[in-house]
Amino acid sequence: MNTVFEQIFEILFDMYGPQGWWPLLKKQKGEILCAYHPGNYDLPQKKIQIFEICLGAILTQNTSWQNVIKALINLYQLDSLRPRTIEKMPMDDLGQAIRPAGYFNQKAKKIKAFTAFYLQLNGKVPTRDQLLNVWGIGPETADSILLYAYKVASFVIDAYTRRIFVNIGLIQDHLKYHDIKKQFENNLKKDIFIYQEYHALIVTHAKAYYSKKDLYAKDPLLTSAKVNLIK
DNA sequence: AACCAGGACGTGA
DNA sequence: TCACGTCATGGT
Repeated sequence: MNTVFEQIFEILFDMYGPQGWWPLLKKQKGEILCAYHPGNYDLPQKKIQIFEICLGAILTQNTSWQNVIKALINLYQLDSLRPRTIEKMPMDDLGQAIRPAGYFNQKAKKIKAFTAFYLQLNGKVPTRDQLLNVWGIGPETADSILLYAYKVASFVIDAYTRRIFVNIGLIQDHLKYHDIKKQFENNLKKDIFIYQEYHALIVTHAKAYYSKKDLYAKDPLLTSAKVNLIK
């Protein structure tokens, strides 16, 4: 028997299809753009893409992805989407480059701190605790880095996840990050494909039904036969 | 013109 | 532990 969490995954996957996370910069006809890669689970390929995902995870903290893209492209244009360059980049320059992503003073510090940590890793896969000990990396950013940059099955919880699953009555509002994370992980197969797509699907679904309060009640998950059956 | 974005940290109680 | 203020740009 499938768990409710598995059933909701299938409903969302049927609704939206593969999401192709984490989006990566790519050159196309001399233009730099940021693209999803639905159905391709072999990314990131290069070490530089791992680093790019880590910076994106920091830059997108409480910030729309469109603003993050501008910051990433700025860094790329400056040939600064690389750890060695960022390491010796003046804080002011770094801050100006990532300015469109907001909180640019804090995020410049966070990126500096992460870059030092990343270089010291020397290519090894970081543990979750190691990531959490880096200034500026909290639980969601750590899990995003693990799941999308390093393909470690660590489920990502964000504000959307809480909003959706409280609304459909599957989690209580007072639960903290770790508790919600365990709810998902205890009810899902430990599978990179599922973890990656599930979080991405949650974000896509939330953008459609949870941007404004008056939309919450129109979430199709509320009227889904399968969900109501289990509840 | 408020309100919110794929959060995290510092502070005081 | 926990609620609350702060950080900041850009789109709706």
